Amino acid sequence: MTSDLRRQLILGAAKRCFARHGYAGTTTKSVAAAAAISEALLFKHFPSKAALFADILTEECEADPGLADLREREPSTATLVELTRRMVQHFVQIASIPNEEEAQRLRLMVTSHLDDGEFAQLIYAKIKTLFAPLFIASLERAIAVGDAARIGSDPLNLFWFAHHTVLTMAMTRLPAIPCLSYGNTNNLERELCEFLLRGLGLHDAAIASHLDQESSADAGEKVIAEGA
Amino acid sequence: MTSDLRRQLILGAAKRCFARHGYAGTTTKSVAAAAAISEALLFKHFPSKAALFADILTEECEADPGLADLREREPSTATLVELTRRMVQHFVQIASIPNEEEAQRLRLMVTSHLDDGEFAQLIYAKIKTLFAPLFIASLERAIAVGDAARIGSDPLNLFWFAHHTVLTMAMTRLPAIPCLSYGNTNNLERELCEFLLRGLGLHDAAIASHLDQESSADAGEKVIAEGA
DNA sequence: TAGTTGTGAGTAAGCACTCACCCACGCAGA
DNA sequence: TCTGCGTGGGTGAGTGCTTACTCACAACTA
Repeated sequence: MTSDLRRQLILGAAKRCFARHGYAGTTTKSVAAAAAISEALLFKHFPSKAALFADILTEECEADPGLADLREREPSTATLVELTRRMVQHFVQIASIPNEEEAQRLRLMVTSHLDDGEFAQLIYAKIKTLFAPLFIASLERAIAVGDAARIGSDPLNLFWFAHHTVLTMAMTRLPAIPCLSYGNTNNLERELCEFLLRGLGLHDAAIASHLDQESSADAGEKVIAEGA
Repeated sequence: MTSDLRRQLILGAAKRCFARHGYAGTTTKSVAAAAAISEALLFKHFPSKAALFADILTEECEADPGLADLREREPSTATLVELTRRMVQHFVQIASIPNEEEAQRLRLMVTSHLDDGEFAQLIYAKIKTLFAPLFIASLERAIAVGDAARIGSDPLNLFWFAHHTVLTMAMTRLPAIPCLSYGNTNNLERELCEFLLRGLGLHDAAIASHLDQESSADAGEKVIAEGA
């Protein structure tokens, strides 16, 4: 077993533990057990529990949130709808298909808000640089072509409001017994998209036409992350 | 010092500790210190750390979320707008004015989502019985009088979507250094209200007229809780 | 033989929780 | 009025166990 591979195995096991039980609730013993090694070996690879946790957060920060295909699109109403749809899809999927990796990211993200918020701040900054420009340009474009109403709000705030809605939705579905039941998952996705796009100022006609035409266009594509 | 008063003092101190550091991160020693008593006395009042935590959650569950005045209103567009406005106001205030008590509730609520979600489930159930009926009736009424579009979504889901948006917004402002900056607080309140009401299907004219007329009507009223 | 991967058996500190005991107060009996 | 004593709020100094972390040493490979 090479040192690098072992390190990755430990990081994976630790991520699962920290995401599930939080920093204080996780013991180095349990991480070692999850990685099927001795505690002593764990401390050969990481100088301390805190350093191990910090490394996990750093790795999560640097992870590619994907959606590269989307980022190369031209700003348009269709792009705005697709951005929203993919974000909603991503967060809905965290709970509905067994997406352990993404559930962990969400847990770490939420935990950070209860702590100093540093990790969350970094993730938000990353999402912002990757997606906000295209989102805002698309919204502007939608307004220009008459698909959306011009409203007084800061478009960046609107971007975050949409993100907030789906984040909490996903959060309510983290426990084994979800805190809320929204009914059918397909409906949920659609209802969320419509709610958010209406909130952004899109006209009902534009929403309906774009959601209908795109609803199954690239359903099989991989949606990796909006940052949590 | 009577036993009952001491018990309340311990509960208050413990609530602060648990909200700030989570269950695993809180030590009985630190709770005792926060309550300015010995650990031994703490265990005279509560049989275990777990029981103390359970009592805190029970107490928080039973707390009156207030807004009784609102619950007695007639269903109408105005009521819908006011419900939304007060909810938004409540969550904005958690961060903007030093509202330690409500910040603690939010922390406990969020923590529960990362755990088994039981506490969150109870709070959601309480919010639902208290506010959802009036919310839904008001939305129906708004549609009937032409203030809102009839949309396919389950109105209860819409209710939760609105709640989700402001919950995460408040969450981002829990850390000493907020994870996100939304600019001016007054604008934030207004932007959130408009975003949510548009999302519910209200027409811009109805939103504008109702938000403008009510914007400072009862600004001084106490907004206690939407449950988190 | 030298270096790397790996571990069992520790260590000191910290944890939830307990116990013997202090002290102030109320009150019955001499 | 004093004395003795029960009662309830309160604590210092523990208990055994768990924690993060260490170290001497084994096993394997180059």
